[in-house]
Amino acid sequence: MLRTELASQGAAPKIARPVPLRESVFEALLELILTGHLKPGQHLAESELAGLLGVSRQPIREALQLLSGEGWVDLHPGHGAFVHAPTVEEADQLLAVRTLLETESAKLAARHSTPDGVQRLRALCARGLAAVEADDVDASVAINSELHAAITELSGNKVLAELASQVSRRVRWYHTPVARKRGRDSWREHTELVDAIAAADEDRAAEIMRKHTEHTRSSYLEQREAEPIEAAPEPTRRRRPRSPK
Amino acid sequence: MLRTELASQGAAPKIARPVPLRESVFEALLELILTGHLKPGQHLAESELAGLLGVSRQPIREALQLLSGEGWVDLHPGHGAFVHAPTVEEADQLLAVRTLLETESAKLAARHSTPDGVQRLRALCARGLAAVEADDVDASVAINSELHAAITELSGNKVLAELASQVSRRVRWYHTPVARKRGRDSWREHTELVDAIAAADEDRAAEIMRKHTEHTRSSYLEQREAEPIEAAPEPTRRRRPRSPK
DNA sequence: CAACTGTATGCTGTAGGCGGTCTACGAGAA
DNA sequence: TTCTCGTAGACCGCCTACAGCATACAGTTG
Repeated sequence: MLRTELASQGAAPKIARPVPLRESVFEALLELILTGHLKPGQHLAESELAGLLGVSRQPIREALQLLSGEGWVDLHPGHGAFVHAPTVEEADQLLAVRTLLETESAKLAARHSTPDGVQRLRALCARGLAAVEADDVDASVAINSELHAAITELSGNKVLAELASQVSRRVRWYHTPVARKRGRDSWREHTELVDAIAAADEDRAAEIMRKHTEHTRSSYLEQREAEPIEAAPEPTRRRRPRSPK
Repeated sequence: MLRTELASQGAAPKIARPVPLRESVFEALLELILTGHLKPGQHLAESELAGLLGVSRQPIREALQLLSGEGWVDLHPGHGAFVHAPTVEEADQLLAVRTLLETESAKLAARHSTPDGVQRLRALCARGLAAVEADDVDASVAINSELHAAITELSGNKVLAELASQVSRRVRWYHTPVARKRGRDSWREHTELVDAIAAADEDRAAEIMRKHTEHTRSSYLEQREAEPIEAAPEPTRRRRPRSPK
């Protein structure tokens, strides 16, 4: 059925292909990782994926490189690709970096806030609250990402926004269970944050964002202790080199 | 002659190739960009580079993707690769992000400083000062990178270290002229910074690093106003799509 | 003279194939 | 029984080839 999915996109291959195949493959593989069909530590054989998605190995290779660049898979030259298996320590550090970037973004967003921008943020808050009320966790997580992205954009620093977005995407991997637990609190904090940005209060915006992300972080760590991410079954066909360097 | 360079690496292709060709290509291309042989905005035709380096298009493509991931080239699907042309604004934002990451690194390095780590930093400072005394700008810049990398590593946060290193590498592109101007001052600040880290004085270390990187930033901006980076001559064979999106 | 259209060329994106290395596994020796 | 070695299979990295789109240019028309 995955084959079908991509094949349908390729159903009109001779007419026009505005989007390179590698990006479709990228998203398809990312989806498989996020949904857990491809488990952390698992070896990803190019031929296998190529057959699964109904394309040749070339787009698979390129998509794997893109995934590697964003930290989703590890490339071991001569040994192929493996789904990245984040340790608790690494997740913790990632969340710490996220706090740093998002806090700075919030500060700058408050400094450069515009009525138009604030209105967009408020709209996202409303949608997020609605999603929480409806117990739609997936939507809540998605809108959460949108809101944070909007704030980083509002900061006016594109480099910062891009970096924060990248880090946030990785965080999203293990974000869902946390959202389930503290969805309502999280969105209340979001609302306060937007108020601070609207008031152009840099320090308060930064402080709220710092507490907000730190809160998420500790929640995540508790969660993680309770339910470690399931790893790939041992019989991974190809072993990683002993020195993962 | 470039062909020779890579060909020599491939001179023993049948025995063992511990390092994939794409990484050699990556470094070769990066060198060409840094030295200005490939100018900002220039279109990079795969076949051309393949011929130049004496390899096929495949490793070239993969190297270009790696370069794209680190912000050295822009990939426009269907239109090929272009050497990234940083605007003054973007460079400014990049340097601001660098300040943020490096400041946090310095703070954490002070918090987690070890005698062993401090000793490494001092050794680098000594080498840096020696390079400045000898008017060896290139060495000074290189050792500067090493020092900053060592500090980020000492922070204990690998994610932060990786991000900071990536940002710093990009900064290095336009760093050299600055180093020429304020080499001595820069290394004096480094020494103070290491002292603060050795004393485990988080706040002081952070403050020194902040000032240090801000200083570099303003120096760079002055420099840039005076000598804009030379761009590719207009007759770039292939135009970028109008909406660079 | 300007704008448009048809044609030619170059380049990208993808497929398929080859050589070499790594892993796994079974047979033989200590 | 355990360790070593040889063999077979699988997979990766790279090369070559092809199809389709984008661009540039020349000819044509208003």
